[in-house]
Amino acid sequence: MKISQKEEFNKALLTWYHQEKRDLPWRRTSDPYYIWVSEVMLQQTRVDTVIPYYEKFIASFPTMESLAEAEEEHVLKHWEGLGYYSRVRNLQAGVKEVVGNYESKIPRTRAEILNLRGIGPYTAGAVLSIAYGVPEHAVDGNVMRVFSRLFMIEEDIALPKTKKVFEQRVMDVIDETDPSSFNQAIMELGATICTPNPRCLLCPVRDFCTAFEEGKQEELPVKTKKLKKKVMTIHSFAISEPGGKWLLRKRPAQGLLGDFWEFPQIECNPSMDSADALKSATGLVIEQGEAFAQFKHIFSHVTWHVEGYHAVLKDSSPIPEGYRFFSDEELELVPQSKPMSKLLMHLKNN
DNA sequence: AAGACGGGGTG
DNA sequence: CACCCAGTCTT
Repeated sequence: MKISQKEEFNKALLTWYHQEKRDLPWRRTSDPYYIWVSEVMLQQTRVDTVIPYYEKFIASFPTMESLAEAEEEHVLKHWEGLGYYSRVRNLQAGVKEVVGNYESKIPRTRAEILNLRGIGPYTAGAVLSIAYGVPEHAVDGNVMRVFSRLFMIEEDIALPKTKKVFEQRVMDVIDETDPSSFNQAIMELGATICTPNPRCLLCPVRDFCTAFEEGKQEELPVKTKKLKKKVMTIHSFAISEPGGKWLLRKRPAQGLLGDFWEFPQIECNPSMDSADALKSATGLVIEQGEAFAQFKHIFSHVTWHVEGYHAVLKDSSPIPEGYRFFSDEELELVPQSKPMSKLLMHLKNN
């Protein structure tokens, strides 16, 4: 989208929002304290989960004074099951600051409100814009997803510094006449339409979306995956031909063990018979499989539990593209993974 | 910049 | 089961 289209964009966005927005409890109030409570509850938590908690919390602590004076244990009880319990401890601490230092008036500037416990860049912007109508950015994961597509921003949203790019872009586009609706509309869009798997045909602003124009909406946002430890169970099939040759396949050039040769293998699905799984994954049809080896192999970020099966290929089985037979001599000449050579060693020794 | 913090929904 | 999600604080 071009910045010059700002006015048409905001008209389309806000019209859609006013028509389609969900009726949520915190959208029926303009009390800054209630907005604050809702925004804290909504951090990392779904709307449907929050609603009953919000109702009960507001009923029990209807004013900032009542929350400030309450026992922490009592407050915590109202958060039970919501998770991230430091949120509510920080909320109460922040409310105490407002009651004690700001005459129970939540500050109206980003710099001041950011000093409050539990209020970070997102919540600051959300409260300022929604409760006070101040044109401030409120950038969360949804906003980054939506804007990355609208403007084809391809920077990695997993990097903290990238958020500044989005905050600046929001400030360029935000509707100064109704910042509250603008911020909520972007988040509503991200929650209902511009989801990870976007439903572009329903989108009120797809005509402004650069990613949609170029068919790249599925590729955005760019987010490097955290390398979490992964554990997989792999079934490898040592399939031999009557002549004594082994059936191997080459791994993809890219990624782990690129271009290495290995036994046909599948990620083990416990609910499925191994031979059936092999057939559906590779097309190979085997007569039978007999377990002959089992070991663990650890790569940098993934642990394989390898189970080897000695199997006989059915006469009628197809040999898929990328598979070929190797004699023992030929095998010496091609690269193979550690799990592969371990299995081979096992076979030779037995 | 990376890790901790909870729980629930989803493919 | 891995991954995602309306973030903030600590290290």
